[in-house]
Amino acid sequence: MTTMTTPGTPLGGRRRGPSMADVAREAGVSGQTVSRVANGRTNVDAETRARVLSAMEKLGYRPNSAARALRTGRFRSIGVIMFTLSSFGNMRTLDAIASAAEEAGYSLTLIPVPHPTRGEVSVAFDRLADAAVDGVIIIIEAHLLDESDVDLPPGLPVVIVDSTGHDRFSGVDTDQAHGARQATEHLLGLGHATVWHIAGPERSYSATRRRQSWEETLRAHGAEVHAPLVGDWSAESGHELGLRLAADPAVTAVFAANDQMALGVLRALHESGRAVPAEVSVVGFDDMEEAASFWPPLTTVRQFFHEVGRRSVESLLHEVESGERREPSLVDTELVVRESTAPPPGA
Amino acid sequence: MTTMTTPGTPLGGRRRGPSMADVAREAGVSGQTVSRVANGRTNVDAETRARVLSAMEKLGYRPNSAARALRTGRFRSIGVIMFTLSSFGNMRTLDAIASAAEEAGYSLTLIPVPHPTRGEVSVAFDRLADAAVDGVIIIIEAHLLDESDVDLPPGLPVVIVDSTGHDRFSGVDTDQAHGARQATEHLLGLGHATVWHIAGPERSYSATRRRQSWEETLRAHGAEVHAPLVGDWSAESGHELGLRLAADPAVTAVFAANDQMALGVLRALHESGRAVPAEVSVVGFDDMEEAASFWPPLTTVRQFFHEVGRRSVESLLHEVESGERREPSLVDTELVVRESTAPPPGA
DNA sequence: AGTCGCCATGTTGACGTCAACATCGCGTGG
DNA sequence: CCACGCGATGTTGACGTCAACATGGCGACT
Repeated sequence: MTTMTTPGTPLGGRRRGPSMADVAREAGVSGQTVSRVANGRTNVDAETRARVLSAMEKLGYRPNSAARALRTGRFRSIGVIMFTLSSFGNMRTLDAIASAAEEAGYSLTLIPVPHPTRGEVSVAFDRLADAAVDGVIIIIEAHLLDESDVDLPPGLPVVIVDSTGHDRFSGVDTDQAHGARQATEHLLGLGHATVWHIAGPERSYSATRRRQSWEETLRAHGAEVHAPLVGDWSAESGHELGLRLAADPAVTAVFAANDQMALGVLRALHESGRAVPAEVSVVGFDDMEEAASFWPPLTTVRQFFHEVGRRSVESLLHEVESGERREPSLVDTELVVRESTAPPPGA
Repeated sequence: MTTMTTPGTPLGGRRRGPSMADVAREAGVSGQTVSRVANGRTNVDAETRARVLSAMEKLGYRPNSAARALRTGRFRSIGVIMFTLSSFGNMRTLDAIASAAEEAGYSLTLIPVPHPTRGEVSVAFDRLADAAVDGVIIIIEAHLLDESDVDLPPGLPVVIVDSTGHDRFSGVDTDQAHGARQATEHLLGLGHATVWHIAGPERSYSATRRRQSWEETLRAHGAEVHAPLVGDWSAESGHELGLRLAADPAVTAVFAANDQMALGVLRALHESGRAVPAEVSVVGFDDMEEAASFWPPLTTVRQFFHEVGRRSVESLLHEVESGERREPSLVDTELVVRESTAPPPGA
């Protein structure tokens, strides 16, 4: 395998840019003064600063982040570990993380995990060890962390999103229980005798907490509890399960653990000729963009992904910079009532 | 502003890991030999290698990527510039880029652009200049590149995704024109006299090419061309525009430039009491996960985002490693026929 | 008037790695 | 029996930056 690289130039054909020394020479000052200007130190004479700045401009100087990182031990970068085929919610969270990181002057290093298996997660952590990050935000079900004998680089700050409280790390989570209660009570309040539930996969903590809270709410109101049907978050699974529910005339209210599955339920109900919301009411979870355009527009529990992302970065950077861990924090939810819910028939 | 940092330890409380020198001492060899083992060079005695390896293990040695990057001039990282609130398609592409990059041993640095304005894009490029990447993949409408006086670091390999051919860079794109033709001809082939179009925003090249191709196809078949309605990719805009179309009894076939807008059209049609597909047929573009669960399941043009991402990384790394630019490449599309299309009423 | 202290600036060295070159030992062929 | 070559390993220095310390000048206060 031959390359076109000349021995003297390590970069495949691309020469390195000018360094501090070049700028220093151009401006007639020492390298240290250039460093001070580049880092915005105050103890530089205004006139000198201007001269350095114009020298930088002229030469097109860019600080070398590798050298800086080597010297300071800081990378000014946050690692994010998440599943590859990520859900809509994760993407929104990632989005918010990106904005918050950028605002703080950090860049983002993505460390995808192709498959949510124990081994893959370990691999991701191995990659992480050699990655240039100051801290990590993990958006992965924490049970995988428990199972895998991952050893994160010791002392690396970690924040876990949307997972169970894990005593080794600090976390940020949506108040799943509250959201599920809002959904369930909305339906009960409309007059439905009880509420059926389509849950997310068992291994998901979010799914588990939504299911538990739904069940508790039902019991608290003395409503009958039917076994939840378990889907995999996909619209397709919601459709399958929805078909079963649609076949049972007793079903008048369904709470799906996310909007995608709710969409599948809606489709199943249409196919089975059961009117929504006249005969059956449906509530989702997430409030994805499209939910307002489902047919009928979906009543759902809104999550504030942006807030989750923002707080994650805040907690992480706090730990990176001060060494202190933040308390776990809970983000609220909000019920958004649209047109997929109504009182039960005959009410 | 006091920190807890001790003068001797640059990392806020977190000590650096062991270095090559430590491993070398432990294994009783020179640092260079450790380096050779770490980089998988062959000219190391098997027994020596084993000794070094176990010393690494024992000490928990991790190569310092900053030092390596400083020395070699390579970061083994790919930068991705994209809009913050990215579309479903971009996410899928990002996903594929992540997998491909990981496979090649590169990490991903995300450089989000909060708002698609000229200024913001420039800012992103500024950030990029000091970011530690070997090349960049840009997933942004290229017209912004033309407008903004961006100066990328000279010699930085760049690949542009889903945008017009830009002579300065190589690109990877989906064959938008072919996809739009497939959609239009499908509808025409069903017997519709013509096809109405809900286009994406004017500034989007993808939207423009889909619109042009739709128009050309119509003309090629001698069908009447009605002015396209222009949306903003959102389901909400599809709904608004769909309401107008629904009010016109002459409309029997609609081609929306993406699935979200198609979803809005579906809703508008339901609200207006026009049956799909009995009275009006609808085709989308993208084939997002949920499209199969719309009501009715949406006929749409599938894009292979994974392939787009894979090829982008391939082109970029080829340029990074060899210095040669790859030819632009086009990714195919596929028509997925579901239940939202049928012959026009009375056919 | 002398001393102290502060500000702007310069000098030195080390962060961890790896390329280039140097060295050493052993086997082979003349 | 010696020259030569090759493989394994060691030594040196430089990548670009910044912290720590050094220097030098000038004003303020005793």
